[in-house]
Amino acid sequence: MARPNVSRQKVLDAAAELAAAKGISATTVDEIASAAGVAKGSVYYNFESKEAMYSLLITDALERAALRIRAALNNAADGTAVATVVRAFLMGIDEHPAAGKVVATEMFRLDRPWNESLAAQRDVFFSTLQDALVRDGRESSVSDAAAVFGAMLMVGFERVVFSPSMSLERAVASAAR
Amino acid sequence: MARPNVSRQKVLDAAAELAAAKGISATTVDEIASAAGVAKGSVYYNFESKEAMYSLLITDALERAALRIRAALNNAADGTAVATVVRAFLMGIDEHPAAGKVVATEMFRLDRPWNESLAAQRDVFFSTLQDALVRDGRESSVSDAAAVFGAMLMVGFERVVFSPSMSLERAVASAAR
DNA sequence: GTCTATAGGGGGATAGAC
DNA sequence: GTCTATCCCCCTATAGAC
Repeated sequence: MARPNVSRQKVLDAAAELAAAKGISATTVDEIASAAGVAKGSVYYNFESKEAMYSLLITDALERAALRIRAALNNAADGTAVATVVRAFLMGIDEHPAAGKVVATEMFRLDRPWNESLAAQRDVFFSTLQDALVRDGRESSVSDAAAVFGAMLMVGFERVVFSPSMSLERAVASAAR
Repeated sequence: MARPNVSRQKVLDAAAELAAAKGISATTVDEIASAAGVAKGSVYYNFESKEAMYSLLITDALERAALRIRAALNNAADGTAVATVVRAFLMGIDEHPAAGKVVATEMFRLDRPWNESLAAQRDVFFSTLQDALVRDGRESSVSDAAAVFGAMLMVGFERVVFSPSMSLERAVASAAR
């Protein structure tokens, strides 16, 4: 990307922000265009369809999160694997909370166009968490991985949406325990 | 309710099931009517609007969950308050998983008609959890309550959607720890 | 109470000038 | 690349027969 398309990025940001507040289906392309400060035609110049746009948003967010977590885990000291994963995840939410919210709300849905890649990423997340639990010598069944995943998701949003004064380390401590 | 309206209940069930899979906005009244086996006119005979119907669904589900949890907590033995809350919550999801999924996905949204009552119920849940944490002699900051809430939500859905063989007590143990 | 038919509006998407 | 104008479908909601 030598010269990144600025309109395209403005559209993606507006789309993420709106969908985080109202959901994807309730967000219209007119709203996205207006919030991004471009005409609707420009949205369709940059993206094939609304659906393709949100598919991209979701898979990109998941991929970035997975990369970030894997990198952090490689350098984790003994006994801190889970905390390291949680910290990396929370930092990702800090960086792009809207995208995180969109992904989180789509997480439970089954009948969606982008569901396949989402389910695959969900599995990656869970097995990464199970690995981390094993490395820390903790219980590591599916339900334990699910518990940590849910905890870090909810703590992350509580922090971003309702309690911005909560420190990162306080959040990590609560979610990783 | 001497003679409960059967059509009305069929409509509500279908509406919950469809919205759990696709989200509320993506679910059409035509689909709801068809899945319930009634005409669209009958949907509007029983409910003022689609929005009113889902508002009812959500507030009812939250109220039932709150009642169930408060009752369970009253009878909890020392040191088992958190596990008791989690167990009551998971049993509620077992009973009506679709309604639980609808509520969970709406939990993060800010721009929705039913948001006010949802936010109020969210606060009730959090303070109930904080009480339980205190009673068990555990850390009880907002982030700790959020962690337990997220854990029980995610474990509940993991169990209902992907791992039905997971026992209730295994789920409770993972989410309450 | 339940149906069919239809009104009315808003949504995604495209065409074509600049 | 960005805009305006427009198409056309589908969605919510209503009217009115039975």
